[in-house]
Amino acid sequence: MATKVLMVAEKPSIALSIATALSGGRMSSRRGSTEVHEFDGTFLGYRVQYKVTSVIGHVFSVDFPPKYQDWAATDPLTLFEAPVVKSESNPKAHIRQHLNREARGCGDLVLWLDCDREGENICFEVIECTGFQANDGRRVHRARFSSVTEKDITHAMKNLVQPNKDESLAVDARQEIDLKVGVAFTRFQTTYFQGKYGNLDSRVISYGPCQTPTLGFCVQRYLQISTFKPEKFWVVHPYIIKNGYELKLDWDRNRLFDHDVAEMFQKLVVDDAVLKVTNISEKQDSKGRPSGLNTVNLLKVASSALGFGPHLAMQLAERLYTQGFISYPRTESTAYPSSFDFKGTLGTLTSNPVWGSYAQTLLTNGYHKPKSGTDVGDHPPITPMRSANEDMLGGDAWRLYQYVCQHFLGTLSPDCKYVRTKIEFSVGGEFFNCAGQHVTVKGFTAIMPWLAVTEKNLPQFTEGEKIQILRVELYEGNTAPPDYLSESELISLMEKHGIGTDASIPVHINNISERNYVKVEAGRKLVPTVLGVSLIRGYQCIDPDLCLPDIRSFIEHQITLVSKGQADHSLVVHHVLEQFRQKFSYFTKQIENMDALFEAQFSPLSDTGRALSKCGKCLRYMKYISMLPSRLYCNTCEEVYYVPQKGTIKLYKELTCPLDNFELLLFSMAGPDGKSFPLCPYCYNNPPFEGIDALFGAPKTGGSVKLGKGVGMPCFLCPHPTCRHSLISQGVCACPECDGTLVLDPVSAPKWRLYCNMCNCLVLLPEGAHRISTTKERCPECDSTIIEVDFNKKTTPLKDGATLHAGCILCDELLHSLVEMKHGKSFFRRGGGRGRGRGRGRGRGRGRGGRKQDPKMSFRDF
DNA sequence: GCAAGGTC
Repeated sequence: MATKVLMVAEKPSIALSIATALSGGRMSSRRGSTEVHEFDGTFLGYRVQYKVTSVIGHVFSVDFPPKYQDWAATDPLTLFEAPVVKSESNPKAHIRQHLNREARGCGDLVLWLDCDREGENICFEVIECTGFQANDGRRVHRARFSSVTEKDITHAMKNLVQPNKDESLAVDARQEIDLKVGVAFTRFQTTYFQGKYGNLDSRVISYGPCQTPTLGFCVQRYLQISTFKPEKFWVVHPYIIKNGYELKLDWDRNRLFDHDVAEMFQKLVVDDAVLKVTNISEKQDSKGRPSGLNTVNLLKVASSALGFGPHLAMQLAERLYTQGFISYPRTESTAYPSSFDFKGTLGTLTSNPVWGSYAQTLLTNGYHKPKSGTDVGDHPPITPMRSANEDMLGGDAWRLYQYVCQHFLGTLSPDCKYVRTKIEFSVGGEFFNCAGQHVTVKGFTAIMPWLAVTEKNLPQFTEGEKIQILRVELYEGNTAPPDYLSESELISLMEKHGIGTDASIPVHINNISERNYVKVEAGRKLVPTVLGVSLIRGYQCIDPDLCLPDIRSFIEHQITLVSKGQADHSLVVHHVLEQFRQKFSYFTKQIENMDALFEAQFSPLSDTGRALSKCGKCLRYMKYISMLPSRLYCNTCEEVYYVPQKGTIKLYKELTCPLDNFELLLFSMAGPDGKSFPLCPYCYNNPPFEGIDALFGAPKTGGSVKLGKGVGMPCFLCPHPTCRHSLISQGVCACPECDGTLVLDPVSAPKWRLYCNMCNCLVLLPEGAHRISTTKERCPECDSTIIEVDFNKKTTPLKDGATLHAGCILCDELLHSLVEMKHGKSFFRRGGGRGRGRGRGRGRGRGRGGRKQDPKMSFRDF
């Protein structure tokens, strides 16, 4: 029996290319979570059956365990030491199951993930899914390839290696560091500032080692502009007439900042009045053709020339790629692989109505060898793959495609050559010049006309020639601040400082814009908002490291030690996190310095919103802040209560929550037929039971509780009718022990229990209980309220039907009657407290302590 | 609700 070999690529398209190359196109394909291609061949000298499939990027992503997901109950400082768990990034795709299934019966696994750190990490994700790591005789191989060409693929197959665990561990390290640092700072800032201000205009005040330095660049430029003080300067410009043309000459001193001195020079020139040509020089110059197009350059041109933001540009590029018009759009490389088929690609472009003839000329007259560029070994530069016209692609995609084609043709065209002429003059002891340029070879600028060298012709001069000056201008100008940072400049800065990757740069820029830290204005300039500026200025005065680009390079540098096997993964993670933990601790201690900036810009919650409902603690009205995130604020207790987002909220029948006396609210989801649900603002933020999200209004005493499908009120969190939370019944009883209010805890259904809001006791109801209610009777022994329990006729054999059993849980005598009838033991059992005190007024994000170390120290290498 | 990185 032929053994089976499973090969796994990073994405379906690469799996297809590999299978096609190795089978010569003779394979069968079937659908799975991702497509599987099968064919027969030889592997290490044996006849085998190949199966080629793929993941879709990372299989897993890292997060905190559920225990740490509750913002209010988790001190962000503890996140630095918290465990992290990996779970499937996209559970619906069932990649893990898919790989596990396909790996069955395979003796060899060949990993065809991209050859970078992330790819190496995905290798080990795949190994885990397939269960190949065990020493069971099955072998794991790593294919190393720099392009998905037949040549590279067959070469990689003949030179299989082992996956590199160190590189993968470096990625694990980065994931854990990014998660812990980002989430800790984000939660702290968000709760702190949203608990104080009502008009921050951002649902979450996020922090991240990539997004924050990205914002830092924008704010840095903003601060340069806002602190800029214009200065006056003066320039002497003599004018002459030569061959009928008026010429303005440039001053060798460029400009002077002293008016009197500049005026003195002007006078010297005016007094002399005759210019002498001192030198004429001609220089051949050239402008180099571009090298291959990578993602970052595509994004820069898209933003600056086409007006597309990086996010849109990538969406368009993605579509062009999946439709087969261009090659893979996420690449760092600007060098074409040696095997690149230039003739073939030029050939496909010759049919194009716009640049077909240009491509044809390159084919006929011979194209130029492209500039070397850099080969990062990921994917080839972005090139056209198929000819297209505007009708096929539609406006925006067409413009992007057009650029990809023009750039490609540009890389195969000659350099642009031109001659620069410089004429130098002297007059009154001062020196002036004028320069002209004349293009001799248009080269690539013929197909990329926006890069053309502008022609500037000069009249003929001869050395030693004397010319009468027409007039001498003393130009007065003002120094001007730089403009706001353009998106294209920002991309360059991010690339230069190693912030983000070709795929994530658009995401970071999109993030700071969605969080309302910057606004994109005309010409795709990024103008920071008051919020963005306050944040960065805040970091700058507490700990500038937090918003400097070095924070990313520091992390990168540390994990590179892991990837090279020079340092232990867990020691490095611990070392880096410890430094960030100290920084976090110091930041929380110093937050008032940042807050001083916020105070000057934003309105306190007490000044925001309208009175809506009463607080259960102070019984005064709380304010409803409709701006996202919508919440209630109690001015007296200085507490914030979040409410569900994206809907309207109003008072609910002036009922109060039996647990905490907060007035109940009616939340209506957005949309014409949005459902409405009552909720208690306190319970929503402080769930009274584990696993239960909120409780609903009911009469306080004397009511009855119907179990099961009673007078159900749906849960606002999950309005689905089958949700068990929807079984929450209307009605509560008095607690037999203390006369507090008993509330039904639906989570325990079908074994219902009651919970008392006063004495924290739990009352377990007997199995089969159908309805309970309080009676007006008091227990003769202990004076507690007597509860009546109805049993469902189907589950109780009692002949008398419902309402047969009454008992006091405190009094053995009466309980006994129940015990004997049902189980021979007590139905009512006091559960006692739940161990999680119902402490009111737990502050959100306040009182976090810190250590005394100075976090402003620069990061220490491992 | 939170990071950054893959990919669709």
